[in-house]
Amino acid sequence: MAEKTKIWYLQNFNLIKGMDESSMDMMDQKSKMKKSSKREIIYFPEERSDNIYMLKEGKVKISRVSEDGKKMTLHLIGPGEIFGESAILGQDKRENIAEVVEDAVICSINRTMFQEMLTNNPKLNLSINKFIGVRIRKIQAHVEDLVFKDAKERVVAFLKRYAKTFGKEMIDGWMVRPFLTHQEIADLTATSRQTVNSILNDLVSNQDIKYTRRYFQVLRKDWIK
Amino acid sequence: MAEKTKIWYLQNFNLIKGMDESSMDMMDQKSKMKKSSKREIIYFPEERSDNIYMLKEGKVKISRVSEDGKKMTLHLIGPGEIFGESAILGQDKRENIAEVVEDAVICSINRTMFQEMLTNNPKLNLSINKFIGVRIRKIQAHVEDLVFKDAKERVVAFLKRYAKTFGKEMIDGWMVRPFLTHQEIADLTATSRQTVNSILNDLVSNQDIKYTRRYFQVLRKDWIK
DNA sequence: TGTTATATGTCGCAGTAGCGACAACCCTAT
DNA sequence: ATAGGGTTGTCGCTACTGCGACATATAACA
Repeated sequence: MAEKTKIWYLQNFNLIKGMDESSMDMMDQKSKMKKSSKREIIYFPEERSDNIYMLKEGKVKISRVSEDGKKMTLHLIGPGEIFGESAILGQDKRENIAEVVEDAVICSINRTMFQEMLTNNPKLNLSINKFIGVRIRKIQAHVEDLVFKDAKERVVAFLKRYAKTFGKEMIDGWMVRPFLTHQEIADLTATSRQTVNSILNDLVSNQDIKYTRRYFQVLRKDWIK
Repeated sequence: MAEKTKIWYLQNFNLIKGMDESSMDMMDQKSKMKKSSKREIIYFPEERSDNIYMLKEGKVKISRVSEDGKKMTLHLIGPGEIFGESAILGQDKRENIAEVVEDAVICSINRTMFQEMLTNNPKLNLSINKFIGVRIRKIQAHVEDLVFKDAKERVVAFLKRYAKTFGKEMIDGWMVRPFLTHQEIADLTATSRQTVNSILNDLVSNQDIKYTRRYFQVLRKDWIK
């Protein structure tokens, strides 16, 4: 891929804004860009945390499996976001699974390299801290949802976030494509497939949303606060 | 308080190990030490995140209240731990409540000051990142517990952690004092007071633990894995 | 186009745990 | 010592929701 294109991509990351030119060059030289298609696994639990990743296109799912095989999805990562940041947080081994759920373009940087850049780049450090702060707040919000909200509230809150984060805004609502399966939503909201199904259909008959396997649409702006 | 004592305290924090002498001096000069007694609030939600705190003695509870008044405790902070770290993670306002639950000695450092020290001190930065990593893993473990474990498993897991973290090891188990109220345990494990009560009494009749309002005792080493 | 796998829709049962109610108890303060 | 607030112990009801089962629909692929 042409260098020019790669740099353009890199500049889209807020993180990068704080960098000086030399780090920028280094980042450009040292990061590797790769296309990955659906279902590809970027890392597994127990694997060494050698890289930190930046997602340029597509979606990546960060999840975790319990001892008895139950699944839970922690985040859905979209374009412009970083993942695998545990590598720079003193964690030697992965605890989560990162799986591509929509064909992706991913840029990876070696942990040590990134560490070095951090050391020489106080501003980059600030940006990273901010990013980590956001990540922590998201996880805490997740805890809060699990404790305070019931199944329906959790699913609805997720759908709203999903539409706002990944959707295109339209005159009378939002449109996201493609949509997720009910099972995927269940894993994201700690509910069951059947519960998600019935909630979705409630929302449809209430004229709040509309969906097929290909798209998800929010029909009313006021539904999302 | 004598400077000597203060430094001794400060050196107990892993964080501080990575610091050079000048930062150490700065830290010593710029941090403020204060005694706080039970029920005192260190910060409220919506307050500006101006400081980062180090707990030297006592216990501090980090919690959050939902719109409809339900309480949830996020962490119990013990001696040697840092809290209020959102100040350096780009969060302007507090989202949690920090409340002293056992008479405490707390050291506070101004956010900007700390930021500056971070900038001049790559090693300190590394330590901070490690600490943040641990914090993230704890929150994620919290999520995992909520999703995968039922009420009893959550309470039991909490009690084990509580004994190991805050207790004195003994020939045949652990001893912690003082103990928490059932309501406090309920808030920590996202269960109800009554459920905690019945679980505790199950454990007592099973000879796993023993407790009064003053202490909590684990009777068998093999109970904690 | 037919075959197969995966996803969705629907029912009903059963278990977990929250919650109100109330009695008994303990600890502190005056 | 005694009153009173907070804490613990216990019961029973009820709601939420997970889960198995099975029918139907849709997509994928040969």
